[in-house]
Amino acid sequence: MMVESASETIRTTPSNQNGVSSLSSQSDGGGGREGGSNGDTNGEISPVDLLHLQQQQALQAARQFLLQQASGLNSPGSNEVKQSPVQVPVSMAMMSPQMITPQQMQQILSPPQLQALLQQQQALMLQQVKHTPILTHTRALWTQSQADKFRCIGSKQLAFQQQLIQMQQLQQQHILNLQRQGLVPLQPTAAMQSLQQGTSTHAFIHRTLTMQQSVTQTHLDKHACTHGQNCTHTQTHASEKYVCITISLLLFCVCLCLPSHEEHAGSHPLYGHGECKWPGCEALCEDMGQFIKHLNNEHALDDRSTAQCRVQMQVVQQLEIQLAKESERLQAMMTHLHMRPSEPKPYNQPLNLASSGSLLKRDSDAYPEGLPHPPTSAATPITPLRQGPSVISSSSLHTHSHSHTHAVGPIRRRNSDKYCTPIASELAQNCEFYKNADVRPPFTYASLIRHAILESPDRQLTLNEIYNWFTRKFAYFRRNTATWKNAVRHNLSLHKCFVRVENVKGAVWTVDEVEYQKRRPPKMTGSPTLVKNMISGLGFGSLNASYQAALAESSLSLLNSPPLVTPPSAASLNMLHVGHDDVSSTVEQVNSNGSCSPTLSPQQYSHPVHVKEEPTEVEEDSRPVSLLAGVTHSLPLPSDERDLEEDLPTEELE
DNA sequence: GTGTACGTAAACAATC
DNA sequence: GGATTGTTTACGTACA
Repeated sequence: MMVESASETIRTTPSNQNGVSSLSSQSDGGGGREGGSNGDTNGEISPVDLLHLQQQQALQAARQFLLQQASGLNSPGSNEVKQSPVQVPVSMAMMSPQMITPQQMQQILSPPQLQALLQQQQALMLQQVKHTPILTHTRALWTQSQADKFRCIGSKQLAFQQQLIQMQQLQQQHILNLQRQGLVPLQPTAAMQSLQQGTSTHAFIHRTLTMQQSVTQTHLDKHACTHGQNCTHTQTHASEKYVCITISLLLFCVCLCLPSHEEHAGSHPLYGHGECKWPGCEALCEDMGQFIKHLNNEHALDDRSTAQCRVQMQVVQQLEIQLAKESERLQAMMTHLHMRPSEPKPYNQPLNLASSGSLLKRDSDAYPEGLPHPPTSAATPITPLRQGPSVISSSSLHTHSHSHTHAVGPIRRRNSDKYCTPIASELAQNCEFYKNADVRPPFTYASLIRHAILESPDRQLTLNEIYNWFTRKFAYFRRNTATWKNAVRHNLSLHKCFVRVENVKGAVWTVDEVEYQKRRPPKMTGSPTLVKNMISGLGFGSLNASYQAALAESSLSLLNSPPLVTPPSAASLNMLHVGHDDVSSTVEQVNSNGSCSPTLSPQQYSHPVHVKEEPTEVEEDSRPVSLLAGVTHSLPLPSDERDLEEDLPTEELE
């Protein structure tokens, strides 16, 4: 009955201004009459019990409605429900019915939905209670004398406020009675607090409902404990009146509040920046009203929306799984690095936290001063960690060991870039990591650009393609685009190793290997003895940067020979290849690891090896990458190692 | 202390 | 006219 009154309120047109005054009188008088008559006439079932049951039925009906809507079933016996384009969020419908609270319902359901819900509920309840004289009588009272006055409410908000005031008064009075009788604690209830503090209507509804449930339960408990012993009429009447009004008010509040999405203007999770955030939609909506209309029209409950919602759920699920895994990995890494337990960062923050374009200084954030910096030699693991980027544990830490006292400014990663980390193997082994994690790759822009170009089939890329490669390969480069794109352009222009070639489809960038090798700073020349000592004395995992540089610069040709590098020791090979940010240095390992990097045969990468004394002139049509000239090597290669040499990276022949 | 490499920011012009 | 591309300069930092 109260449901009906509320639903009738919804169906009314807002033209009748009489509804304002009639509402308060109606609620007060009708509810009072209801409570009184109920308490006087019902001998077996307490009105409180009945109303409690009614409320539960209402909630159950709402839940059932949601489920039916979600499953595409029309509500039986409700033409209006069938006619109205009811849209129920699938996620809502997928929830366990027990999880749906009235607050959630009134927040999630759109006005048509709630209207249909209430009507369905009304029909259901009428069926269930039509043989109850009290309810029938009350319903008759309600429908005959007041329903017409509700049809047109001119000012819902004003009526609602009056209703609230009245409700507050009744509530306070009722609670005082209950407190005097020891039925409820003396501290103010949440509902009263919300009333007094003027909290939101939604919170009020929820709290009121909760409180009403509690009070009703208290009555029921008391009723059960006393085994039918009479309660005082005062208590009974007040409680029943309160409960009746509460239910009617609740439904009224829900009805009134639902259309007022203005309260949530701009805060709808699917609406932002003037457009619909529904996956794949991005429809422009000027305001919330238009958005709601769009939402109901375009994203109603159908197969498509359901599928999209399920997809989104799976996305969220996957992200949560990924988040858990990454978090676990981070913890393991920090544990391994003896990082303080308090250091882990919140989930929702990227690993690197710098806000501005200073990319590299984020490493210092990732490794605060509390972190014991590993020594630059023995303790630094060189082998890329399978669980994460090797650069995090080695190069960055190494760099940080020199720069951790500087709070700002980019951290140079010369060692990591050129000596410690082979970019190809690093990217190969941590391809997915860099794709998903907001971690800056520990390579210079130049090396990354070079890698991108050499990775391309034609070894030439347009600027935009380079951009795309960055964003495709690294999650880090999906933001601060202006900064790193500027850096890319800057590097392309600055370094002579990048050659701009006019192509039929525009300008493309290629790599001049000669120039690229030239730009590398002179490093210590290796010697067989040094290499031998390093291999035998230090072990693969303990090569420091200098040794790695030496290896890279001078002696990798020896180390790279098949007897020393066998497939099971691919990681060791990486270690031996340290000192390269060179794509070609470890492409074999890249491919053998089955990484996501494009498969480039060693021949592709190393074919320039054959051209040892080629002039450095850069032809217009030639690919500068094929130019490798003037490279001297301190270790003369035996003639029979030429085949081996062909498999070597270009840098290894320096 | 100096030179080099690197990253970042910015201005500017040419081109799309 | 705005966006993109390309060049150049300047500055600060890290490192050898």
